[in-house]
Amino acid sequence: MLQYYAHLRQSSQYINLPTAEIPKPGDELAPISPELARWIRLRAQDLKLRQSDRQWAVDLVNHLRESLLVFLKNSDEQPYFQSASVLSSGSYYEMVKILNPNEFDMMLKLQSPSRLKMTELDQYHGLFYEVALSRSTRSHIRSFLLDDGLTISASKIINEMHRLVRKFISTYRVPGNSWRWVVNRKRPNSPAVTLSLLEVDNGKQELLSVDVVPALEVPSSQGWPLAARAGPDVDNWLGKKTRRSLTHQTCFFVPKKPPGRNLSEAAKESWRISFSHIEKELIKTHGNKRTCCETSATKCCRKQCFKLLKCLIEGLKQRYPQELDALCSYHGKTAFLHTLSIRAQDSLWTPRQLPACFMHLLRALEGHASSGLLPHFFVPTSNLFAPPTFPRKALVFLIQALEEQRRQGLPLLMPPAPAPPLAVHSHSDSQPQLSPVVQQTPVIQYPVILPPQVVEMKSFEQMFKIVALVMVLVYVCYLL
DNA sequence: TTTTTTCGCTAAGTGGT
DNA sequence: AACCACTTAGCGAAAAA
Repeated sequence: MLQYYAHLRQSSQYINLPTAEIPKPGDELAPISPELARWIRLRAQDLKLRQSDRQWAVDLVNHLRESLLVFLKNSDEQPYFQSASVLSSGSYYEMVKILNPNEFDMMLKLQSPSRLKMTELDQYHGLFYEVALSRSTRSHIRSFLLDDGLTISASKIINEMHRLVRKFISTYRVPGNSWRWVVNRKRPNSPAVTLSLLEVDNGKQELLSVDVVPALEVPSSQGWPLAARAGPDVDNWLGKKTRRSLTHQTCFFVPKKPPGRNLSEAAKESWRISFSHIEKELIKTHGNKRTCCETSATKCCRKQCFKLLKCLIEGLKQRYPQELDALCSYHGKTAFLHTLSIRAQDSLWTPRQLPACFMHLLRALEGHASSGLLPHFFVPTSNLFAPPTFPRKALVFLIQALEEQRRQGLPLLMPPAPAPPLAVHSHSDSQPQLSPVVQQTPVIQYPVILPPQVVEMKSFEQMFKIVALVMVLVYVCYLL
């Protein structure tokens, strides 16, 4: 870690140096216009989930989860998955999901019968591993081993997971029978089996999606791999004691190949290390003092800043889908965690300072992009902005896009316009006027998931179908 | 002993003053 | 705008089967 930051310090473009983090009151507030600050506050308010949407989504997702667990437990043909349990992860369960509760993540914990031999794949700096049992076993995991009887096959696990979920879904019925889950086509580099919730009759629009990711749990007797021992750098932020309690927890491996073609034999069966459960805990216990966010007097704006950054990243990805294909929410999360660990004091994150804090976070991401250095928070030797994962071209584009956003008053952060018909009606009172700068800029259309009954009433597609049907009928009558 | 149910705590959204 | 009481969801620990 130390030598890592020494490296970063040499880069003059890298603005977010630890040494530059001595708080200077007022320093950050200066460049933000009151109008932009107002906008940022309003947008942060807007991003939170509505309880009515949550209620509907959570019932469906929880029912799905419980039913899947029961199915796996009773699935005699695949005993290895019988003991699996769920660890909810991802932004919904970190309480940083924005706009709509429409994406859920669950890790399906799979236990390892013995200690694991974790071999770093060359060239990937501790993010991707070959994972093998340290001794042969009679456990049910043995149907997922390669010919050597030790190495655990990532592709066998993900394929079986996919098969099991498909089998489960073939008999599963959503309570109420108005919707159905479909299993998405397997994506070659994804560790997840993705389920989409569709309406039964008008099955085009995805209402919810759930990612199920098998996750191999490293036995707790075994520490983290060497590359992860250097991170996470939270001593100044959360204290040495908390760091110890974090690093004593287990870590996981998810079946994911490194990017690119012509992979070596080992890389084809490789696993990526995962700290989703620790990330969740970090975001939950984000305060420098234990009292952070306990009362209204000690509230902070850290999560709000992160939500705003997520919103901007999603906006950028929608505006420039090809150019920023490599960009993902994990880049935002990583930049956020680094910023929290450097800018540790609770007093720097009071709700009053929300606009300034968000701009600081945005500058931090810009800094990481400019320097081309975004170390994985737990595996600092792995740079998330390094090619081939993040091509040079995309990085240059990102730097320009971020700078442009900041100069133009964050047009992509602002609510989409024109808003969908219903949203205009229900929000017209609270919707702020667009600033001139924003109006000039092409504004993206966010996918808006409306509650099901609203979709039924308002589905243009359905109306379109009806109109088409009527036209066909008229034509038939004319022929007769 | 093991599994299931209940309980208490926390975070966050809601609506009223 | 700020505060308050109230509700819901998630989660781990305690209690019960």
